[in-house]
Amino acid sequence: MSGNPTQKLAVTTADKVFQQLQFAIVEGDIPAGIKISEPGLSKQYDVSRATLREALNRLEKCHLIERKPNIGSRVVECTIEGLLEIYQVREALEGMACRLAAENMSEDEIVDMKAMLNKHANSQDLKDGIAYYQEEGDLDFHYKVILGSHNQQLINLLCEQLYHLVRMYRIQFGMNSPRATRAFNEHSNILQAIVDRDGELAEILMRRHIAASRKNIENKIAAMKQQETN
Amino acid sequence: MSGNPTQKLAVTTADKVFQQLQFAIVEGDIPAGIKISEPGLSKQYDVSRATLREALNRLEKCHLIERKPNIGSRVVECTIEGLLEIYQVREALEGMACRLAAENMSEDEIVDMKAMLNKHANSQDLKDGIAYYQEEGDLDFHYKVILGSHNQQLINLLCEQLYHLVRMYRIQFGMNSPRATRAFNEHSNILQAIVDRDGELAEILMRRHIAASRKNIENKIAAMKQQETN
DNA sequence: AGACATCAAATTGTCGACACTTTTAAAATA
DNA sequence: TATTTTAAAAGTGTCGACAATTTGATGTCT
Repeated sequence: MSGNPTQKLAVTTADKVFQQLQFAIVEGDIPAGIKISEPGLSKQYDVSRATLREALNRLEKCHLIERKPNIGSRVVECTIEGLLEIYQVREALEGMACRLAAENMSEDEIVDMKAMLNKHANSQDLKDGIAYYQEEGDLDFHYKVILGSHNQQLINLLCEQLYHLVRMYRIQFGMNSPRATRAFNEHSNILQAIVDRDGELAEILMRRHIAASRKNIENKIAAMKQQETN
Repeated sequence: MSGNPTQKLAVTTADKVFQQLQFAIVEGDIPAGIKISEPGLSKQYDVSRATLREALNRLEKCHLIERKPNIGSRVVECTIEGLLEIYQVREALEGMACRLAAENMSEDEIVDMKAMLNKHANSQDLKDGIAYYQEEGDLDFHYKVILGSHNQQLINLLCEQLYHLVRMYRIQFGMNSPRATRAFNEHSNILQAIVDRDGELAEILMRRHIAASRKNIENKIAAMKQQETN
């Protein structure tokens, strides 16, 4: 279960508090939509308010909290509209990333991706239904494609800003990647386009892959709503 | 010369310092690549270091400075690679924004865009060579398309984060939009696709429009390099 | 009862000071 | 002279306290 490949190791205390808060928000230990109390949290984590505010600034950078001047901070809400917006952005950015990966990836990076997909294929044969691993495997694949774009702006936007939100939505909406084998096949086709250095096709396939994932989640949510009314 | 439509009015002093620093960096008054001295700037703007650091955090959010722990902040460098990266991100995001604008824009917003293009056409007849106005006009057009997407994530990423960098590159590389009439025609075609509610075409046209702009800049830079060697 | 004004409590914004790290410049050694 | 050591200077990270603003409660008036 390898994590975010661009995550810097925390050298300052504000870093550590940021990482702990980030985890707590993504996992829902700090509930979505709740008001954040600076005095409260600074006592809870035993740091000064200045340090806590530094951590809050980083949370704001990856859109996990929202700040209003003289009012304070709130954890973002997880709405269906918000989910749709994120997936539209992902479709655009990761599509471009995938096109650039096909153009720019080194041979070593491609070998690495092939090895990863093989590992996924095997562990998938072993235990088909373990969603947790598949979840991490899906993220690993997307991370490698993004890094393969060799575009620092894209890498920063996706890995350091957007993906915490993506994980938050997946966890809080209980989306345990219910389309494992299908996603695996789509990953394989995308990698093939990269191997062929076909940027145009790689972008199209990645966009469809993300759009399919979005529709899958939307259907699941629709089903949940249906069940609520019964 | 209307500015960034999502710029919040500065209520706190950190806001004001942030806006002044932002302007100074974009215009090059604070040179690209330079080290930022917190004690120096806090004295210069007559605020405490805490307030200045709050402003620095916002500059970092829109990628105008880069911070390293225990080292300090630097204004970003303007490199040709960086310019290419930004335009690749723009092509992806604004392409998607334009698709969504075609799908989601209200009739009022479309009327507004038509009026703006008419104004541009007239003032363009009046004085064809004034690059400054054309520059603002170009930004206005792109802003309206982005806002028309009705996607808050896209709006935030483009208007609040990326566009300061775009302006910085344009100004510091001396790109005074040398393809005024051509850009105007491309804007017209994009608007027509939006009017027709043809999201797919709108996205393609916007991507080509941005790609053309990028190539134009790359050619100009290549010409500059050519001249240097002579 | 409900709307409005007033005041106290809590919260955020800002400040100056101290601790720790990095940079520099000088001194010492080979 | 060149390299390493050492110490001082400067810079960043963190802290606690105060000022300004918002929030909540209380009391008053219609």
